[in-house]
Amino acid sequence: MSIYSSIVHVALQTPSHSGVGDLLSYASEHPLPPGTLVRVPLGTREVLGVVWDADEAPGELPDGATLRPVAGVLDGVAPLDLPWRRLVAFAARYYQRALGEVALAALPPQLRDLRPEQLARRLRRPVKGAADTSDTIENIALTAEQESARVQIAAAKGPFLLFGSTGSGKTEVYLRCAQEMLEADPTAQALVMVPEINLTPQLEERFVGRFAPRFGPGAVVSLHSGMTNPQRLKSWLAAHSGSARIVLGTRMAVFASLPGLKLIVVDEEHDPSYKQQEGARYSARDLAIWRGREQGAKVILGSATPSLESWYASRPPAADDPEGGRYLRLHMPSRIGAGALARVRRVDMNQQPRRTVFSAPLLQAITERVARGEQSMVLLNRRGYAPVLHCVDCGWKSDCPHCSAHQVFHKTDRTLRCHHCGYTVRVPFHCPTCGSPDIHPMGKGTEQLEEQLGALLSEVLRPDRTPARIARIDADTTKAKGALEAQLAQVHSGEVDVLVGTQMIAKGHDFRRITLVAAVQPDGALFSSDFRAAERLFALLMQAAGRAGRDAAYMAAQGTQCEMWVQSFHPKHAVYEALRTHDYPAFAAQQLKEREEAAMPPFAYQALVRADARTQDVAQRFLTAVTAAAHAAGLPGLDVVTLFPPVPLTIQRVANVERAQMLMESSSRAALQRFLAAWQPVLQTTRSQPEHKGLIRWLVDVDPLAI
DNA sequence: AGCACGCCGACT
DNA sequence: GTCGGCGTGCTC
Repeated sequence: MSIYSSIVHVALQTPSHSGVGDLLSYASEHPLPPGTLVRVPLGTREVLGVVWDADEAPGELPDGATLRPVAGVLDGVAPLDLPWRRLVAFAARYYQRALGEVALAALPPQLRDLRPEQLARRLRRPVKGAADTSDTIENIALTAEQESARVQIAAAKGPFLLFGSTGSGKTEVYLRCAQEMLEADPTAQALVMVPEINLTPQLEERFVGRFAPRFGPGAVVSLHSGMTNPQRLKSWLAAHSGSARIVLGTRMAVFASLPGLKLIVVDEEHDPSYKQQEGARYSARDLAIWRGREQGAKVILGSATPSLESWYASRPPAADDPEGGRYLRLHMPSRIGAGALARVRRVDMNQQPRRTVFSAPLLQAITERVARGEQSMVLLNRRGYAPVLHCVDCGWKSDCPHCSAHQVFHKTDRTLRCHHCGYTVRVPFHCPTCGSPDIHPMGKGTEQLEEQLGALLSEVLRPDRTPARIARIDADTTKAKGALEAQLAQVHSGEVDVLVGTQMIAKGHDFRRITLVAAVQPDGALFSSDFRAAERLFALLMQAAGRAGRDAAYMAAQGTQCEMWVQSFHPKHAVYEALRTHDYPAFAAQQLKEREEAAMPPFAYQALVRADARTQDVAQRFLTAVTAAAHAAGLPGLDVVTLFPPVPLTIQRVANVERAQMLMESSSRAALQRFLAAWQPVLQTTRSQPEHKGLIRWLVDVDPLAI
């Protein structure tokens, strides 16, 4: 008689489509409740696993095999609760990944390496938190709009789309809703997500300042990939044990274990970084909606330029649509303590001399602001000096040898760098093909804008008679840890007159003295093959415009009006028209009409299968084969799912890997899901056939952001 | 995916 | 004679 009386089915980080079942079975001395963290032997290794619901999918044991025993139980950590396991199971199913892969990716990485004794030691360590004495215990009075939003959120079930202009005080609404929720129930927890790590410190400061005095120093924790592993483990444990009342984080935080979850906030919900782009390609915003519904937590999505999906889902009932959308839309149009919305100035670049970078009126406007001691911000979504180097004599271009993309010219360190694979060479003095010295940069990047602006403003003086100062912020200048903070501080202190940068400066930062924002070359996105390009451009420009005139008192004292400049060859384009009137609803209505006519999201659901191989032919043949196999097998859902032929990706080759993809589209999300689920094993068996030997990998992207 | 085992080339 | 190249196959 064995001492192993129980069998447990355990989720492990088994490769996504390796043929190994989702759950592996082990013998255990005692029955272990679902959600228990265990260490189990796997081959020669010992790995972390989560005991899963026995009835979900009992692991099938090959004939004659015997069960190996569980190696250890992490009994210092309470089992993960059913809502968490259901969330993970749903995400795995919906995004077509292995259960164990999603489960283990949702846990802090350090949990994987710690042996039970080490973890026990970690748990015994006293939790120390600096006693924060910022005494902002008084509630700030809400405006009528904020109060109305607060009341509706308290009264209705949601989900809510908080549609508020930049500066309308959305954060204060989040704070107040969280506060009420947490005060009413001592075990309640709130999850607040932001798109980027860069934005968490300022938000954290605000939440800590507000909640540490009320709920104690350990009440607010952060969860994002910029943290060290021990920090992440600590925050995760605090959330899991319920000692943390508020979790602030990026998309990964949607998987945090929060037994008392009562409120989820997704700030800037339209932001593309909520969609994970590797591994399980989940949308943290969409999972937040699902989790809120399942776990009985209210969900607030906030944005000044909502995604068309959320906008459509929050449409109010109408005569021909008595139901309306599933979300409740709350509108906060006014800016608080901020000046009027930026006046939008469009420069028709067709009227400017060829190759103009800064049109005369824009330069004039910037010059005047420098002279008055005001700040300007110039946006260009392309880092480096020039996107490509070009030989006048033979036509050579600085193409990356490993990718179907140009190497970007970086003047600062005299390199040509591929932004896709990282391949870097020194800038040649002569054309590598014909030897001509006549090689020139083509197009503009932020480095070049900085340089040109320096030359153009060299004679311009600030009010204190010192020369104008220009700074650049992009991924290149902020690589070092703390560099971004240091650079932002320079802007805030007024040391900088003109700030040049990529979209990273358009997001969230509260620059008090910027009165002019300019997009010098935004047209690229207008005629992109990506159907969401216009939506993204509009959001970016609106967000950028929102950076200007944040401080009404300052604006009044200066007696100036803030401006958003757009230089365009298509100044009458619908995107710029809507921007001019700050009319997101009009823009959304126009876009939704187009989407409906073309049967695109949110009126249709999409998924992609991508195949990577050494040659494009192998990649495409795989996709053709799985399409044929799907039709041959008559898979369920196929009658309402359209499969499009394989095509190369826009950037066809990256790091010598050829990439192809095919699109699936359906008016029924359920049918698309049914089809994908049935297709998964077909993809797997096809891949293992000898004629598809050259295939490196395949992956499914459900609800892709770009096609 | 790891991590074994396994069977062929240039080194102490 | 060994270190190590990555091809094939398994993990309850």
